[in-house]
Amino acid sequence: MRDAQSQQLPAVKLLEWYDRSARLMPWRVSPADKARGVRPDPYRVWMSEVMLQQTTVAAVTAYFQRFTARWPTVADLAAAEDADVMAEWAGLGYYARARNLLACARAVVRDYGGVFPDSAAGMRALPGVGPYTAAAVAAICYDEPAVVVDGNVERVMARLFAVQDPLPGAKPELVRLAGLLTPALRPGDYAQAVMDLGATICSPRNPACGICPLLGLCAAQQIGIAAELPRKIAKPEKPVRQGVAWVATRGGMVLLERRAERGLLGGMLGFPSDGWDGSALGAPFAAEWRDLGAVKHTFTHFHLVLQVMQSDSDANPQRGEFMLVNPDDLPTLMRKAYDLAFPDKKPR
DNA sequence: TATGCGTGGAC
DNA sequence: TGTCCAAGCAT
Repeated sequence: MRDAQSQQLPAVKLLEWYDRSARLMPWRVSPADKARGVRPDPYRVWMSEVMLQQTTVAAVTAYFQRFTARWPTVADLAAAEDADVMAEWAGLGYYARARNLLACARAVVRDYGGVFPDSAAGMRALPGVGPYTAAAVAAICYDEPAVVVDGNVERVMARLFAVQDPLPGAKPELVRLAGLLTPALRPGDYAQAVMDLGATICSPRNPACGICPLLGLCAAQQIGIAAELPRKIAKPEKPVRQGVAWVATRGGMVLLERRAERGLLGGMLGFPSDGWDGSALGAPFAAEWRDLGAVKHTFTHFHLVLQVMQSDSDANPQRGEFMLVNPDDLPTLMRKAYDLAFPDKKPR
């Protein structure tokens, strides 16, 4: 087997390509600054990596700018109110990340004097930091040759070595191959190069093999199956759930409740609702509820049709609290219900 | 190892 | 319209 020892050529080609075409992102240090000895800020790199978990660069950028403007250091973030962080995260999804982000910032301040651990092993012990994020921060910030494996790396390795076994079973083999390619020099730039390649040229559909820096080295391209890899086990189809949301208005206020820390939209504000998330509590008070129609929303594992009921009664609610809310602070599902009740307000 | 957990964009 | 998919982690 040719891959019995480390392979240097792909990393060389990828770094050459990265030096030509690296994309500017607000959490990256420009090549010019790096030449002057500027190091990436672990706080910013960590935050970007958490936001980028299962989320595109396009979706993350504005959130990253707002978070770092409002909380410029890990100590600032650690001192933030939970509700402010959850509100700022609203719309980005996977809300456990926001809770872990805050828990991690507080752990860094409390246990490490406000300085992030300078190794992948140290990072890995922090809340919300898994194998990928720990390796990425260590490689980018500390030049540790950690093996960085995300969805992009899996795809690039599967194609480069024509791995035909389907995911997730093929994962250990793809990690092994990624380890063979990881260079001792510039491991952070290398990791970002592979991910940039996966996000642009070596894309899931219609990979641009003709302009790929690894053209000629790629086994899948040579046998004409690059676009078919990586193979994946078929996912079960999503069931449809139904529910009701109760939008009670009073003056400019709406009735909201803080959702449970764990589970769907955990820790976020939402309208009292039932029938779709395990709850079945009924209306927050007896009143004449107007049927505003339904909103549709799709979560990771089910479709939701949520009937929206609205009332202006001044009855005493048994759940929730009337609040003035910025609709941008609501998770998208709840924002959809809000927009049905207040069609005049501008969408974000 | 399998499942739960958001959202918006591409096709 | 529907389906797939993204720089994963916790349990």
